[in-house]
Formats: sequence, C-alpha cells, structure tokens
Amino acid sequence: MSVDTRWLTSEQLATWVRLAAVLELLPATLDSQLRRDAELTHFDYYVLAMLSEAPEHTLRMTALAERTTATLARLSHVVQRLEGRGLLERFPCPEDRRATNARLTEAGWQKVQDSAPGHVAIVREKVIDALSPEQVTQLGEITGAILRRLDPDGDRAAIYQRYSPPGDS
Amino acid sequence: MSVDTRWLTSEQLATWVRLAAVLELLPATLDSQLRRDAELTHFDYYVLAMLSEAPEHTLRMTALAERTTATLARLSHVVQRLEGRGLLERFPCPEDRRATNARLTEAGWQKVQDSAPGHVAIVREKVIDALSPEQVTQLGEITGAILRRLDPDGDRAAIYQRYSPPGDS
DNA sequence: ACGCGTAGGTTGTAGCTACAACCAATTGGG
DNA sequence: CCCAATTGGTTGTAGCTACAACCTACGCGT
Repeated sequence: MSVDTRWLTSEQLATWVRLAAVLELLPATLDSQLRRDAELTHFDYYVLAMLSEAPEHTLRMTALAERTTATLARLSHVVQRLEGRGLLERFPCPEDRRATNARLTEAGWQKVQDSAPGHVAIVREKVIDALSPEQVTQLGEITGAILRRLDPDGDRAAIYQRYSPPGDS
Repeated sequence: MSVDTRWLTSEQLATWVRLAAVLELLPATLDSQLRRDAELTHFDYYVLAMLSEAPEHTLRMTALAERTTATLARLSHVVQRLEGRGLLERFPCPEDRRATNARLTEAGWQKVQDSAPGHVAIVREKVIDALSPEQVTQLGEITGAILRRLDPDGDRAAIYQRYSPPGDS
C-alpha cells in the first residue's frame, strides 16, 4: 500500500471529524444570523466590512477578492447584487482601464455599522468565548499553519493583516 | 454601549480572520479534489462514508442526517441524486412506516473505497501534516468546545464517535 | 376510537457558487 | 512597434443549499 493511502490514527480522526462538523455548522450559523438581522450573507458582510476599512471606502475588485478570500468571478456576482441594492457602487479605475473600483455608498456604510455588533456578538458567543485565552492563541497558530498549506503563495494572506472595528475611524 | 457591542482584541481578531479564511478555503479545496477525482462533493462523500460504516451499509435518513451534520431536507435532495446515480438505494423501513432507509449499493461501496485514499491524502496534506501532534490534540479540544456552543444538545454529536476506514471491515 | 401534536420525510423554488468561456487593456520580448 | 501572453474583470449556466410548505404515520390523552 502506497504512502498516500495511510489512514489516520484515531486521535487524528476524532479531530478531523470535529473540524468537519465545525466547517459545516459555523458558516451556516453566521449566515443565518446575518440574513435574519441584516439581509446579508456572511460573504456579503465581509465584502462590505473590507470596503469599510479601506481608504475612501474604496478597493479594486482584485484587492477586494484577496481580502475576502474569494474568486473574482464570485465577487463580481456578489458586487453586482450589492450594487443593485444600493450598498456600493462600481466605477472604472482611472489608473488602469482594465480595472474596476468598488466603493461603499452611504447606505452601505450605514449597513456595516448597523450589522457589525450583531455579527461580532455571534462570533464571540460561538467561538471566542467558547475558548480559553490560550486556546485562542493556539487556534490562531493552527489556522495560520493550515492557511500556509491551503494558500502557499499567501495571495490571500493579505488577510493576515489588522482588522479594526468599522465606525472606529 | 451595551455589552453586546464589545469588539475583539487584536489577537482575537487575528485568530478569527484566519479561521474565517480556513472556513472559506478548506471546504472548497476538499470539494474540488473529490469532484475532480470522484465526481462527488465533499458532502456526497460523507453520506457514502457514513453508510459504509453502518451495519448492513444501511441507515435511516434521520440517523444519516445526524452523522453528516445536515438537515433532513438537504439530505433528501442529495440522497435522491445519489440514488439516481446508482450509488445507494432507498426503501421503506419495516418497523416504522414513516421512515426511510438508505443503503449503499455495490457500486456505492466500490465508490467509497476508490475515493477514500485520495480524500484522506488531502486531509493529511492540508490539515494533519501541517500541524504538530500537540496541535492536533489542541485542535480536537478547540473544535469540541466550539461544537458544544453550536450544537448544545449534541444532536449532531453522534459525530463525536469513532470513524474507521472504509474497507477496513 | 378519535383528535391533536409530533416525528419522519419529500418537494418546490429562489438564490448563491463553481466552472468555463469570453472580452478588453496592458506588458514584455524580439 | 507589434503581437503573444498575462492581467483584470464579466457573464452564462448547471448544480447545490436553504427555507417553507406540505404530507403521512405514530402515539398519547381522554
């Protein structure tokens, strides 16, 4: 039997099964809170949140895609819908005529500020407050290690940067 | 400002941002490997894998839903498709005429055995082998703690049980 | 033995994502 | 300069999921 077919030890397996369950349940939980309270998917929220932290509340599509860990195609569809709802607007980038900028509208900025507290509350409740401070540190290191495998070039590792409260200006 | 609106410390935030990225990238990675190599989604795979461990390769829909962390509605759609592909079959449960059993066909059993090694390999590559043994232990505890918050009744915690290699009889 | 609440599932549909195809602008090599 | 490759982005579509509505069977209280 080749090395690729090694199975997992029972401890590794127990960990993996739990992780798989978290992968399934946590996004669903976040989505339904935001949908119910703000009519936003978790991904929609992240798009708005990343814009809210950017200078001028503006980012190029490519930069926004990196920060939200999404493909450009997906982002394009989502941005189109958010634009239709008046939460952001697109305009051609002056420096590079291939590029498109996305900018938060006033309504979009308001939406982020309104929905942030509820989102943060559920993240605390389901994740942060479930763990000891040491575990939070451990989880940070563990997810960092996994991300390096998932995304070795760190294209999407712009994400590792700071992230501050919208409205905190 | 109420207690609900507390933001996160920068360390908590760094952890959360990384976790969010893993939540986005890891399922996509698993899905695409299985789709490419076995024409199965990650969820399809889990359905087949859970059946493969059950006595007679058979489970009630409800039991299968618990083990796969899914809603019954979702499972029903997925099982319908898998049945159409000949990988499993449904039949009414003799003891309770409301209930439906799902049973792996020979082709389904073969599919699980064929696709398991590739799936395990990517789980090792992206998760297990990215971590030290201590980190695997830590991650097991951390995900356990999060799951207790996500699913307090532990309805879906049947998952916490053992999970052995298909084909290992 | 009847009614009502619940358990077990299925189905319809709107909406989101992945994948592939496509197009326009930019850049670099000869 | 010019064209080939690359970058930046959009669009069409098939397929999966969530949510709600619905149906049948079971079981308990009276």
